[in-house]
Amino acid sequence: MLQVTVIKQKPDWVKERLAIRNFKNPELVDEIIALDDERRATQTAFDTMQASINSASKNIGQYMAQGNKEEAERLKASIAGNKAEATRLNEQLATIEKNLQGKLIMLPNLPADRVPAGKGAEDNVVVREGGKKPQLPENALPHWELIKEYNLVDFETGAKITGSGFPLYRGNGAKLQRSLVQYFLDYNTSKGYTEYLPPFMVNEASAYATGQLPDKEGQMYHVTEDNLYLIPTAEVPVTNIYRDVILKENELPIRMTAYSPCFRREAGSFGKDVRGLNRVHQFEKVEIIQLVLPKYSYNVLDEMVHHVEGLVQSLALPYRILKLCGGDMGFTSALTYDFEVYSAAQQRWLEVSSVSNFESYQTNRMKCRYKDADGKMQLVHSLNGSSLALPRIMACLLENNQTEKCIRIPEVLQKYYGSAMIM
RNA sequence: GGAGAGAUGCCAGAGCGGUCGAAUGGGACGGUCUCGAAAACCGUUGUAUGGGCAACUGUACCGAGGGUUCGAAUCCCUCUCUCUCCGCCA
Repeated sequence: MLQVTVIKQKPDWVKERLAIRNFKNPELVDEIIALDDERRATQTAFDTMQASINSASKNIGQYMAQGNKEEAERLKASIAGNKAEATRLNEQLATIEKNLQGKLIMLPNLPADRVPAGKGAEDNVVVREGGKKPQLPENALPHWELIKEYNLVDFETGAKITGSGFPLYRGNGAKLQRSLVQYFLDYNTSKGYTEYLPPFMVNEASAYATGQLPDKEGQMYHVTEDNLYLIPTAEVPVTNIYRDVILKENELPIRMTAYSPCFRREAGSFGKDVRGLNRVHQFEKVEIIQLVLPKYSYNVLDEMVHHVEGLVQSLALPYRILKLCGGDMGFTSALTYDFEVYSAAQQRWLEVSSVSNFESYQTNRMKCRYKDADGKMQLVHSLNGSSLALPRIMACLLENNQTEKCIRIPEVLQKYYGSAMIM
């Protein structure tokens, strides 16, 4: 979340930035400032009261030690009123703080300077395109047909076992998934990311720290019996490794990668946009996460974009990179680049990665800090990106590489898949 | 799931109603010494928040939340987690 000091120093600028992402209650900013003033005043009053009680208690102790009972009793009686007042002030303080916290977490991150204003996907800016769109024959099939033809994914049985949107990969389809996961992880670790295999459920504190709560409450699967959430991305457990951690400056940057299944309720979507593997409730993804010094975070963001770009290029897929406009960015992000690959048979772009700089938004919630050269506590910056989300990559690979009698496997993947084609 | 033990600072580990933000040891950092290093010795080694330009100072924090008390790391209750044993189990 945003730091109160920043909000208080530049309230107009904060509102201006929030407007870039179409935030609809800028009055929250003023409410937060007022509440913080109230908090300070109450804190001061409480501290004073408590100090008087503490010093009286000390004196009572001394009187007791001296055997001066009457004086001790007299003092006790004299601070009874202070005690009641201190209790009242303390409760008031707790209420104010809770209130303040509640409002603070409703503020999204501020878009970076270079974020274009805009309402939705149509206002995103194409940064660059790469790769070559294939010329497919007239009778080219969309991936949901190819999947049937080559017996790679069985949606019906997945629906029988669990429900719609839970694909059952089988045979070469399952193997292709495994090859992709392994290739992606190898690619990431070869560039200095440390591999993790995190828990696939997280507690409330973790979901809150990375910003899924309270913003995306209904989009996560919630295991109510144990009050745990199925992760929507490995970002959540992996970033939380560093919750409540104070780092040394020389421990940064921290570079992590993890494979995980991702669970998303995505209530209310249906239609042709969600056919086949385009949108599902459970999918596989490999994620990269970095914790870095603030002064480097935008360089690191560029580096991560290039990292993901290299991965997409290695798969020989046509792609484009978008800079998201304010209205389309995630709640916690300051700047996001999306990667889309071109699915030739569907003739549409599919999002396969989202690379974001969260600046100190997540780390402020998480309390992940480092000590700078002057010994002052500073918030670390966090970033993450998909490298990559599997189902749409698979959809694109199948569609773009189909031939009359087989589906060709990209060269980099062949040693993982163990063959040059799916027959 | 059953029985027991525990949770204290970067780590280990004392403290079991007042003078404890917390002994002691280790580590880390700075210094003296040295050509340099080791050893030895000296010093430093919280977090949050309030007030103050600052020096400094108030308050809170000994797993979390409640309670008893003038006063709680210390006593009571609830929860969470860890460890040991048993059961179950990939």
